[in-house]
Amino acid sequence: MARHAAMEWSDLRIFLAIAREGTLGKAARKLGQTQPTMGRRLRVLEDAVGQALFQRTSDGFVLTDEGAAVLGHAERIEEEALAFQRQLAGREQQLDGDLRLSSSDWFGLHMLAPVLAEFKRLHPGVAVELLTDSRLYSLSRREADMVFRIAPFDEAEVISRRLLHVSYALYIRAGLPHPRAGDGSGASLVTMDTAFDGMPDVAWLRRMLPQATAAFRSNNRDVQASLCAQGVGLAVLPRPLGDGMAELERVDLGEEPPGRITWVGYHRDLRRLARLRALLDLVIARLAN
Amino acid sequence: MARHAAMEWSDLRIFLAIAREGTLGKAARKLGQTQPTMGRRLRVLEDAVGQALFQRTSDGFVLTDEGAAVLGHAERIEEEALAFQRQLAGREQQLDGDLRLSSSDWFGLHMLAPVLAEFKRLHPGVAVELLTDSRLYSLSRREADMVFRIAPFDEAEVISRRLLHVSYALYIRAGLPHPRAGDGSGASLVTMDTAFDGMPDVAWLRRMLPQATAAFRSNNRDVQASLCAQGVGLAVLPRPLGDGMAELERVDLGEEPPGRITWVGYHRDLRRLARLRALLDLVIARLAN
DNA sequence: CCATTATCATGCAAAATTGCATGGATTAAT
DNA sequence: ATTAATCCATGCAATTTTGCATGATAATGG
Repeated sequence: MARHAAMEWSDLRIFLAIAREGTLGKAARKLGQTQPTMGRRLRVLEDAVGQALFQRTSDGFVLTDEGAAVLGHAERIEEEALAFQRQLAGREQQLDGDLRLSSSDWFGLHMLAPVLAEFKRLHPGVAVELLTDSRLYSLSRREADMVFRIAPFDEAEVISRRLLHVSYALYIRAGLPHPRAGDGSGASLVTMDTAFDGMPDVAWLRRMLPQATAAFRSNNRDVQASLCAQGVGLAVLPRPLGDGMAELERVDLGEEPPGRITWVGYHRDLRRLARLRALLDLVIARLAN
Repeated sequence: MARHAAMEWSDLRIFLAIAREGTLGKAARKLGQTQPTMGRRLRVLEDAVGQALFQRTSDGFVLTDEGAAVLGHAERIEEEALAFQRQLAGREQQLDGDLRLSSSDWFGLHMLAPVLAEFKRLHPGVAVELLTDSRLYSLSRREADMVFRIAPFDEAEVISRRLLHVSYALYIRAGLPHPRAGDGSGASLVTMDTAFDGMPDVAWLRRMLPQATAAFRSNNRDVQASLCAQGVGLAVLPRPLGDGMAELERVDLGEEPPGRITWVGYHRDLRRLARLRALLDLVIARLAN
């Protein structure tokens, strides 16, 4: 029945990695193996199925028609394998192991960090890892176990929970003159980078201080706060961040900037994972409002 | 991110085999490996997922709750892996390789064998294997590439084709006295075994010769024919089988026994497999009516 | 145009995996 | 009760797989 040698399912993982990365070296790094191994395993796989899966072109490995035709199967296998692992991880009842979180930078630093410190005292066996990266980590691939962000999650397999409402305020370096609402001429602004121009607080600022000029942009709220504290300009910041900085002073323009709701999400399969549950409960007790 | 060591997808195949077979030894035989390897790979898998998948009971390995919970994932992975291989096999254009067929015993011997002999002369590179087993081989699992049987296939993924109508007749050892229709007292019968009592030719026989007694039963038409030829009793046989035996004589009761339609089926994914196509064309040319 | 930096293939030694043989433990049968 | 048959675990040797180092080739950039 087996035509040649039996196909190794593990080699499908290598097939997928090469298909995605395009070269043996990158695929090897992705899987924590070496380039010669990738090349050899791929050859074994191609022998087993009796067909070339990739074309060796001058710029890397590109799928042949045959390879492209079966890519979908390999992808579905990967999904099932990930689900297999997630579902088992979700049943772990011990309070130790790893826990990987993802949030925005300021939220991680000013909101999460104190809670995580307390959590570490309560459950020293859990190794918590917090990633304040702007890229989105996948809950499905288990790149993160718990994600904090300012929009609810729409994937069906993710459990999404409203955590808290965060108020924002306009700040300036203490002692500097405050601008007038509706004007803002002469004032300079520290704002999110252009990719975030559609955000409500940016619109509010433009409306309240139409004459102000953009002095500095950053995707990092802490960087914005720091520049604001050094007198570079006005900044709309989350109050948990701004109120805690002695060098900053709140500016009242008669109308509050819009607030935001922060959501927390985790994969359905992990809902009974004891250490995730424990952290979630603590986060809710300390932060929810 | 990886909790312990990364899970090997190939170990899922071992997990499946143990779940199905119940013991390491049987699972090993199924996969062409050894019992110690099965035990060791399973341990590695359980370490990787951090959970016991089987309970070691006195009568074999039985799934724990955790193992049962993820069995479905492993099964779907297997399906995708089989589809992966089938789809690639279906693209093979060379006229060599293996081809595995399945049919009933008499059909294989009297109808298929001559065609297969011719096919072998035309395409000596193809290794044909014919299984005349009563058990049903799975086209999905590729236990067989082409199946001949007397009912159409209902799975959506199987291409089913009406091959030919086979006439049946009542036979007796040449020279022995023929029974009379509607009676049959004193006559003895050679029929299919009891599992086949619902078949049309058995009903026909009971109606035409109600007084005859069942002398011998077998699930094998060739065995029936042989006993009939030795004078044990009357038998309803496919005419391609009965007419070719000199020791047999057709008995005319004024009404023909019901015939049957033979169907040929193969998996959609293999429809472009050159060697399958070639054999199918020859079979149709020689047998279809 | 040469230097640099990628890429993949291959020889070789180290490491990991496998199979074989065996032992112990349990169940079934005589 | 004793034999026979399974089944799993483990030590050990043989095989296989892997990683490292190197070389060959091609694209890239100064």
